[in-house]
Amino acid sequence: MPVTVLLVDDEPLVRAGLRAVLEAQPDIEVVGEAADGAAVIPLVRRLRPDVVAMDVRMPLMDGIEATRAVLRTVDRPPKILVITTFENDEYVYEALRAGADGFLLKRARPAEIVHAVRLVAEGESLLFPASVRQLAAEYGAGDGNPAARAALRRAALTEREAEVLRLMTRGLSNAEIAARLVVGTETVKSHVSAVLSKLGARDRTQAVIAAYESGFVAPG
Amino acid sequence: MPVTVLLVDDEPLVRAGLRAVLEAQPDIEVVGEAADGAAVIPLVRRLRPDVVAMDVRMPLMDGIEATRAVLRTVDRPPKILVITTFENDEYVYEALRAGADGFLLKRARPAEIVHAVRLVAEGESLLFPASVRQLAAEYGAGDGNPAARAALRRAALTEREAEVLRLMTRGLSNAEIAARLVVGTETVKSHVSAVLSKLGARDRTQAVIAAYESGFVAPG
DNA sequence: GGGTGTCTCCCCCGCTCGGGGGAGGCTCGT
DNA sequence: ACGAGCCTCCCCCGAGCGGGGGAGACACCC
Repeated sequence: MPVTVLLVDDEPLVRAGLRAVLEAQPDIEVVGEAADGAAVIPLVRRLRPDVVAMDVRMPLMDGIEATRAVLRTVDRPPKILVITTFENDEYVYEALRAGADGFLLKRARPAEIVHAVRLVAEGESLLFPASVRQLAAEYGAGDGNPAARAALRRAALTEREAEVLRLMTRGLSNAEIAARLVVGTETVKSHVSAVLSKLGARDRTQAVIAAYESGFVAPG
Repeated sequence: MPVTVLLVDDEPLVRAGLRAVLEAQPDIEVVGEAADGAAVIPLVRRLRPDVVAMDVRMPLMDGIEATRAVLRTVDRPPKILVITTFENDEYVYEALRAGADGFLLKRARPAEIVHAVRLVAEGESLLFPASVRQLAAEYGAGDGNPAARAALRRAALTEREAEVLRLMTRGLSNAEIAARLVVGTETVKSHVSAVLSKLGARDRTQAVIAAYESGFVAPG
């Protein structure tokens, strides 16, 4: 049976584009559309889509609120794929925190869009999109050069968080990181939580994967 | 017949601890102790232990030198298990390059210590730090090509374990892996435990790190 | 036939992890 | 002086994770 998708975006053009791209696939079926997050709940209840592709920025109810609402009120909720125009949109991270399963850039190529829908439908999370890559690339070797430090300041992760992430990628537990940094485990937990949240990772394993996938750390 | 072990550490306390832990096992016997690497060679010649548990940092001759010396001058040399306080101690990698068969953290739990001794005694390597690289390089892209499959057969990981590790590197939880493979979570736990054991990893995060570091999976 | 290895599933148990809160002190820029 | 951001530490709590056992079914090889 095909993957069923509900489109939620205030721009009809975007909806049409998504529909065209997705309907071109034999195994994907667009079963409905909505122009605002406020209309999502009843539609989800009625259509029971596998995936909801939802814009973050919408007039009445934004994608974050809508995501929370769906996950809170619907049992066996659909997978939620957040659509956004800009990478590093702070809304994206909020949406992921709210329980979204992945996000999608409007300017992504059709093949990537299709891929994203299939992935979340299968239950995998799209946590490590291209944006993380660019973001984390700024950290570079990130040892002591001033440019990297400056980048750290304006980027998502704080210096401390980046340091904690680095230790996570070396396989250290929270207690070990605490000992290494000479702080309490509670402090480490705070930083780890911040890292997970900012990377859209569910646990430290996914964060480490993101670190490798983004170039934050490199094998070898 | 029991596994015979020679302890080499400059701290008597550590030796006592190791002895206590290991002697508690019916199949492990501590046959001697030394306080420095310089004393190892004659002891190995006389006692012919199966395993030498050796500290890296010692006053006169460190564990690396001692490892090289033993492997160079003794025929049918014992397995060498490097003991260290810190992970990512550069000495550890050097020791493994020098020919050590595994490494052991001083803060490891007794069960882990026992496990490590048994593993190296059986000829298996505790691979997590460095040498996974060579082993797992054989898996390559490892999709369907016959050579990779053949490698899987003779290598440490079974096909199922390799598949589970692959899913672990995609950030899936045990429950998600179980759903994907259409088996019970208990089954997945068994495979995950086997993977952790074979890779010498303490948790799934370290296993994923090993997978990246070894080339089992590649970023991007 | 018997052994070996793999895959499957089960029990119990303890611990780490991560989320949910909150809070105080610090530096910095305005 | 004030707020913003960061680092630090604290509480409670549930869930997932990992260890240590064991066990049955099956295929393969000697």
